[in-house]
Amino acid sequence: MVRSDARENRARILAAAREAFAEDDGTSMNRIAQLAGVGPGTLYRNYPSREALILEIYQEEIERLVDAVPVLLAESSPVQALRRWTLDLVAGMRRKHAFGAALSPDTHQSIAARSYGPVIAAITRLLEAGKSDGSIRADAEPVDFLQLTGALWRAAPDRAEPMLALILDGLGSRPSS
Amino acid sequence: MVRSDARENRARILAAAREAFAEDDGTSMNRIAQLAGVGPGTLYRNYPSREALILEIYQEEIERLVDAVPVLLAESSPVQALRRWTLDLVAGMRRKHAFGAALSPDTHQSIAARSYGPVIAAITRLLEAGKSDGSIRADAEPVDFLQLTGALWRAAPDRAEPMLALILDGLGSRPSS
DNA sequence: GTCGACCGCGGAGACCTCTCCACAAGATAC
DNA sequence: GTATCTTGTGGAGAGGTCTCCGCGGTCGAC
Repeated sequence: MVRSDARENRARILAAAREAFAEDDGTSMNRIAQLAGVGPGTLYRNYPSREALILEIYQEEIERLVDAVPVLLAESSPVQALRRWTLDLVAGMRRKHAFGAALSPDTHQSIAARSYGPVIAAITRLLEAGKSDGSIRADAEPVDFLQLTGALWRAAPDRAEPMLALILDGLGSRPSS
Repeated sequence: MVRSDARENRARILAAAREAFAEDDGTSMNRIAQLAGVGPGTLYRNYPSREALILEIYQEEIERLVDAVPVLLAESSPVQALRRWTLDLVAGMRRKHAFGAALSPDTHQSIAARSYGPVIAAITRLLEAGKSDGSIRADAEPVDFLQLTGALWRAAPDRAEPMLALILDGLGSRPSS
């Protein structure tokens, strides 16, 4: 049985976090706990790390992104779709810096199943589309691609597009070594 | 005039930091200050951030890397040289995690002139070699390449090589969009 | 030597992340 | 309604980063 006050607390934390992150992307966990009127212990029991909390908050953003895939694939060639999708993802990461950080480093395997999984699935679908019409090399790996995406996000804004172009060219050519 | 005790302190800090980082890559700044027998204030006045300190420590590593460039270029084709050099860099970053972190994110422009500059110069030289014999596209940007390198470092060890291969293929192909 | 002027010191302290556990407050059984 | 069991609480605290500033040690002038 889930205790009723527990569920309530969780909701309050989420609300507080949403508000806090909206006005300052770098809010401290402390502050969120305080805003939510709970102790740090409670905050951390619900979300064992800052990333976990952030990913929960940006869940909708992720769903939006994932849902866009079929549309893009219907409208453009696989490579174009991948380009547009990736630029969208990077823009999202950039808009909310915390989101980029959470989706990038080592968060992976462990916590992020709910967000990381779908994102990888989306990339997989895009890559598959390209593989089956031959416009993307067969050995392309979704996880690698996401990792490279992290570099785009970290780079200066005006470099994201050229860097992505380079990566896409790399994905297009047949393996050389 | 530089006060004598100041210079001495700086030396002690560096020695302590080298030792501390050697035995634990994640040592706290606190601990280093303590080891060096100075207050945190002094530590931070000399090295305004953790990255600054790390870059100072791994200066030799960087020099080694930079010096290897001409040798590699003499031995192999530009693309091969670039591949070997980059794998070496990534290995270094991985060996000393802190080093990778310091060379990657936003540290750039500001602090890292002494380390960042030479690394970019090395990459520039490698890319130029490839551009002049036509094996690397003319619009390749050293800074972009270093950024992508960060992704290699963050990725799982066994993915670095395939990812690099993909990037190199991208660098080889002529711009498509 | 002696004496200011001033540079650099280092610790106190503000604020952070994250853990641990004595205790309080729901849920359940009767 | 009461007793009991269980789940979750929240704050104290360990350890971190980084800043600020009163005070003491150094250096150049004499």
